[in-house]
Amino acid sequence: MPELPEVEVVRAGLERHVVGRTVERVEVLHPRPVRRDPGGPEGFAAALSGRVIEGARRRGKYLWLPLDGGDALLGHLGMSGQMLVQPRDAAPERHLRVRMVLDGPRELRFVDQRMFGGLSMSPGGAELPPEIAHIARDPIDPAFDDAEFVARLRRRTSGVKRLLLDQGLVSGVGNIYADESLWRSRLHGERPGDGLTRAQAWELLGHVRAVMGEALAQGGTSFDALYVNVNGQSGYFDRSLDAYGQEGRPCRRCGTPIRRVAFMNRSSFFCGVCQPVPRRRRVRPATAAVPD
DNA sequence: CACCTCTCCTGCAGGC
DNA sequence: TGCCTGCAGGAGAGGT
Repeated sequence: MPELPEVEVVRAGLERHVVGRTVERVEVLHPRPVRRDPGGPEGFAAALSGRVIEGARRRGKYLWLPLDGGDALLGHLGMSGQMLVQPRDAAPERHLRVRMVLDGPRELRFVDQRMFGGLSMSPGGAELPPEIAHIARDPIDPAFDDAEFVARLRRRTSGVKRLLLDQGLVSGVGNIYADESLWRSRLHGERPGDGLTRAQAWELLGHVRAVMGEALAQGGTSFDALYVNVNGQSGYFDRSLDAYGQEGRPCRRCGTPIRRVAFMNRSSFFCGVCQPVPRRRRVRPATAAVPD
């Protein structure tokens, strides 16, 4: 379950270990991870073979490798995806889905148990794949526009947790970091965006950024190995979480047991005292039409 | 557009 | 022991 810090660690590893290499041959072992490729498994393999990898970039939880000729290899790790740089003769992993044999002794492997993730060729996508042009920048990105985010958040009527998970508004925030940021901000996730004060929205952004930064600082130290790995063990499971997964445990601020509720086919964890459930939005009285 | 729900996929935990 | 159900969850598809 890589969140943004883990994806950034993978990006950095790819930058170090595969940039400058040529993809000599591609083997697609399961069609699902390349389902988004317009050419299907065969087209994907053919289009990628022979290309030189010129970089390793990221937008939110998407990764892409710009290739010679202006195209890109676009990837998403989904829930359980890994990018591994392995010796060619290393034993295949249980959930190995795509092998990309590089010049030199190694190959890039896409391993994914649940196959929510995937790879695809993005024609003309070297600078920014058009498939992900709608994904917002993340709060760690130096070009992230804080004031714009706050303004947009405060115009939306959805609950603020739903908004944090909207990758078009801000990227890189998953269920875990959303719950942690809201706990730190003492905000309930159902509070509508347009019900937040300016100060609350700014504080929330600060906490989102802090949670990500802490995880990034932790995860970034343990991936200096030859192969790049994301297995869910890194980063946030070592951190002590204040809300996510803490059902029944006392809130670290007030001691009240953390609650868990169903939300968007998953769960939300929060402190019912520090993060009170919002009252139902006041029904605005109909404004009388004023004749000109 | 904004908003919301459904869906994809596998492995594991828990109940009986 | 083994079957069944529920759960984890990013983000696209599609409805209103």
